[in-house]
Amino acid sequence: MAAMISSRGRYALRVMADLAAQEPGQVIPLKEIAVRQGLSQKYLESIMTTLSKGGLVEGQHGKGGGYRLCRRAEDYSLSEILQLTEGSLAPVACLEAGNSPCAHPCPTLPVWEKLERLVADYLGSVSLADLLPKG
Amino acid sequence: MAAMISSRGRYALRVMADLAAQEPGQVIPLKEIAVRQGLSQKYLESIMTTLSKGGLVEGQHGKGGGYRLCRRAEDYSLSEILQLTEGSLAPVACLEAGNSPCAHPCPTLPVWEKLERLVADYLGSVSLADLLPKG
DNA sequence: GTTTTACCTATTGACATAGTAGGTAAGTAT
DNA sequence: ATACTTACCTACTATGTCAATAGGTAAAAC
Repeated sequence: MAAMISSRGRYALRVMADLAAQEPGQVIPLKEIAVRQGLSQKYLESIMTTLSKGGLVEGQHGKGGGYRLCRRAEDYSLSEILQLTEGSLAPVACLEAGNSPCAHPCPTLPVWEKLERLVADYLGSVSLADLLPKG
Repeated sequence: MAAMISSRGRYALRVMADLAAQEPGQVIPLKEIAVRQGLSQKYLESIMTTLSKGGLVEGQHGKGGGYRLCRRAEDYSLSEILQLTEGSLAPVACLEAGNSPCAHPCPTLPVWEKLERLVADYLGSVSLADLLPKG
């Protein structure tokens, strides 16, 4: 039941896709995105902080301010967006950064490593632009 | 941070692999497995119940009893073991059985569906026998 | 009939998630 | 200058899941 990708990551993707659908370079207030996507603005704020600190979006204060992408939509992979917002895409805890590796001759380790690579490769091959309508 | 595979699933794999390493057909008391694997016997019990009800292992009561596999190790895929013990391998909540699907024109849905297939295919291609030493 | 084992029903503590609440700081418009 | 708008920051809370414990009952062997 522990879904691999939580709401946090899915929301991040939706926000990024929403930004990608706007006029390039234009800043969009979060309020507008929250309404359009039907998500809590307050909760989105914490996600935007992560995206901003991670260098994926750029925030602009004050009236007329908002957020905008830093690159073209094609140049974002879903992998990096999710990795940043989820913290890790490791399929098991023992592969997460900072966690102690499990007992040494672990017969399942190669399976998890391969699975992790598989997922990372796929999500790395899909770009934000692929999420856009008629894209 | 939400690891795809929890301890429950990883333990299940270890128990199954432990059983697969024994003489075929022989019943092994859970206590022995718990000691060998360094896991809590009580916690393993709840996992064994799932495996037993799911028809993956067979329990035998009383002295000299224990658990044994129902098939050859090659005939178990990691996918079915994990699916049973984890409840689901869906990467996102909206793909889990019984959950309401998300808003209809969801641009990310195809990504999750493909990811789910990818994971299921890989874990379906690895058998319990592949986890055994020198196998 | 005692022992050994699987099996069943709670309960608990720790932690993560999703979301809320109420602010401060920065920048724009008037 | 001041008011307003927006990003950004800190803290809190409710809920749920996970991992594990506790204490039993039922079946089978000896």
